[in-house]
Amino acid sequence: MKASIERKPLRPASTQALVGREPAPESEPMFDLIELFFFAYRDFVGDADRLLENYQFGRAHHRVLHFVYRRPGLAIAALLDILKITKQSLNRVLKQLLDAGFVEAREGATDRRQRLLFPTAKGARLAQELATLQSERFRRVFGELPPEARETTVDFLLAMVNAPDREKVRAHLPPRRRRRQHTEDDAA
Amino acid sequence: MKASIERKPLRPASTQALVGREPAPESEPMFDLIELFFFAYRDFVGDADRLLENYQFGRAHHRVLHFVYRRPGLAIAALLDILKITKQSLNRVLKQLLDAGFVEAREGATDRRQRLLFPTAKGARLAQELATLQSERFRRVFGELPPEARETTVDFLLAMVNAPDREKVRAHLPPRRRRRQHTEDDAA
DNA sequence: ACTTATACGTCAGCTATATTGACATATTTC
DNA sequence: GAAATATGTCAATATAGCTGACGTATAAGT
Repeated sequence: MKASIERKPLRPASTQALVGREPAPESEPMFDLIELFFFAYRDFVGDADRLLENYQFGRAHHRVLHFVYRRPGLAIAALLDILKITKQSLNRVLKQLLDAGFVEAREGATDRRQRLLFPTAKGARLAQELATLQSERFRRVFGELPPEARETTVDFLLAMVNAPDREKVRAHLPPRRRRRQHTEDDAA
Repeated sequence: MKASIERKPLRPASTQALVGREPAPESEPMFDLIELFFFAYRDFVGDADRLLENYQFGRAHHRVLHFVYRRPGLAIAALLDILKITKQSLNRVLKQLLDAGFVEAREGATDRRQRLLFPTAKGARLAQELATLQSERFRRVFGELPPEARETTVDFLLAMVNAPDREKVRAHLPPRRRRRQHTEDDAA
């Protein structure tokens, strides 16, 4: 044994915190939401992770395949912008997906420098399988919650996205059934 | 240029998808939610990431510090169970937090094998700063949504957590104000 | 008291995902 | 023709995780 993690000085110690917890004003950090978001996301991606193992793929592959499936004909630059990673990072993962025949690249019709990405039949199948698996969790969840919950959740998640990307994301959402809501602009 | 990513065979290609999109039955994958969850979480953790850079810490440090702050007196095994990582993975990160004086370990009072973790004053400050930053995003979001949205969101996120952990997580939530809701059991 | 189980730490080596920086090549645009 | 753009690639590095094996202190079971 050596450095910092050791059994030596250590005051006897009680279970009491070093930091007291106050009654909590309204501007307090929202620890509950922070933790819930962490746990929820951890378990959400965990579903897919297990399935991906059968293909020797990781989360990075999943993300690429997902967006290629959802936005067929996506160019590299657009994909990089979505994933917010560098092209070098993308390259390894994309190459594996291409080699394994889950994605294919075609020369851009108007701009021949571009390499447009499409899922193959095999890739589409896996993308669907993954999405179905993750959707099962959503379906269970919304089955347990009141019917408005789904719409509220979409609103919540969308609002969580940074403004610059929000509209791009909204554009890929399914059209929304105009519903009676809380909005004041109903009168307009 | 070499392997898979090349400019050679490639049929001319149109922008059209290989995979058709059907009118969508009710059992369709919920792509909208899947993507929204991804984007929302990506931007949510991005806030903290930027702050962490000033300390030469990463997300892993953030998670450890957060849970040590929230559950002062946490034992190693309990922390591992929360994070779902191995002790070897935790070790490097925890050692750095101990060495840098953000967390301290004390010998367990009843079981002296245990090493109970506490935030130092400095660690508590950083944990609060990070939580405050992330809470600002939540506060903006719920400011834009109807008042019930927060409660619905908590319900949604909690339901997303795997059942085995759900109760443990709920136990750390602030007590909930009994509110008039949609529930049918009101009559009871 | 002896044995076994538990809680933790550590060494070594490995993988996946990401980064920065520099440079190459094809194609489009000005 | 020159410059900008879209992409690929090489090399080095960082972070966060993993498995496997082993060590040590303490607690619990018999």
